Amino acid sequence: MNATLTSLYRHPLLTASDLELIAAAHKSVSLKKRDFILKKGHVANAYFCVEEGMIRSYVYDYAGNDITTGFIGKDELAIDVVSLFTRVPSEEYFQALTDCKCQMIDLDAFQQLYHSIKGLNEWGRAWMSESLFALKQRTISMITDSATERYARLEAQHPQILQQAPLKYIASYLGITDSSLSRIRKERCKSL
Amino acid sequence: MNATLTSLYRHPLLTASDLELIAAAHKSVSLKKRDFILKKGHVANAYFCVEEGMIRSYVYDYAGNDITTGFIGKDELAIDVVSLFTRVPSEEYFQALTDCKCQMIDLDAFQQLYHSIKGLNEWGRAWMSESLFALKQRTISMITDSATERYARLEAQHPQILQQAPLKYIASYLGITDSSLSRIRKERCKSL
DNA sequence: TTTATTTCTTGTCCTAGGACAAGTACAATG
DNA sequence: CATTGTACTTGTCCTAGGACAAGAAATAAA
Repeated sequence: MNATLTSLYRHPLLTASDLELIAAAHKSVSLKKRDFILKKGHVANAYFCVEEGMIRSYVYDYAGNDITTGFIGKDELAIDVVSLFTRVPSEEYFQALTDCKCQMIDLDAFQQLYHSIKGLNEWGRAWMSESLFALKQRTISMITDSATERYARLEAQHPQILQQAPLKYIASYLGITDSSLSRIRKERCKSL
Repeated sequence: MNATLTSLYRHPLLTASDLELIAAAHKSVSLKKRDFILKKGHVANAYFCVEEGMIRSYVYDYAGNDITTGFIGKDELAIDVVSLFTRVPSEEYFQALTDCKCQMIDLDAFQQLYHSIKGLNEWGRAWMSESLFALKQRTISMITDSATERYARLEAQHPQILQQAPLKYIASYLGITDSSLSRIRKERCKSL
């Protein structure tokens, strides 16, 4: 049984046989570094469960700066919920930051699962509310914490990101310039 | 038929008779200014549809500062999704900013509706993905926009907030101090 | 009315982090 | 091999917005 899917779809209402159905509905896909799984302006028609590698989501701000909105690593879901389920064009780009292995499922297959597996909608609700929660935490952190604190937090909570992503993307994710991040890291070293 | 509920539960899969069932499951409640509908540490067991007035959600940061996380106005939902559906203590406070009239529904009643009305889960998914989207926009705005721009955006998009909320709450919502907000508003006036 | 309490403004001074530009160190590609 | 990027660091100088403190002005409470 696929470990990534088992981890991602872990939920009290999903049985082992549900998991098999779920796994059967996913397709294994490989992505090469820089491949896009979704671009701004297109309507999403699938989502991706990351088994290996990392995907980055980003937007351009009014001044044309590339702003990283998220990093999706192992055992996480790369998805634009709004675009996929309400069939509107995405506002974001989703691009492989490294070569990746993913389990992909398209909307049709998902809808079928959704109707045949009772617990899946509870699972979906749980997943979304966790995402909402995580995003809320991030927003609060952007307001109340200094850049140094935000960096420390990221380092503590998501060390894999620091290993896989170039600093400039991490900088924009933290809401600072890459120069500032560089200086913050220099300070961090001194204090060790 | 209650206008707030009609507006809130508007969805292609919800029929007029669904709406009647939904409305019947809600209870009308009045809140007085400063009443709490949820406090940090408590598990939510209902949510509130605002008909009149405004509710504010907030947290305290590490330094004890009161940080506004959201304003919920007319025809919007005051809810801690995570707490309500996953039965964990809330991280936030939800307090009436003004006297309010609300339609309230508790978890039990909601679950019953949820199982008896087919379209309700699609509605919920749509609602959540919209919330996720709005929050994402806010996070990006915190990163890419200046305080002045964030204020201008709030003024354009949610003028009711400016009318109903004290500036200090708006300031913390925008991620600045009330002094700064005051100065921003002064500048704004000059340029008119 | 008088006294508090909260809301908002304003002043002075200071700092985190931006803008821009130059320099180093690897990788990738012809 | 030379070359063109891409990633990262560092320097100088500058500005948005914070900290703190002291008024006004408006609400509420006594």
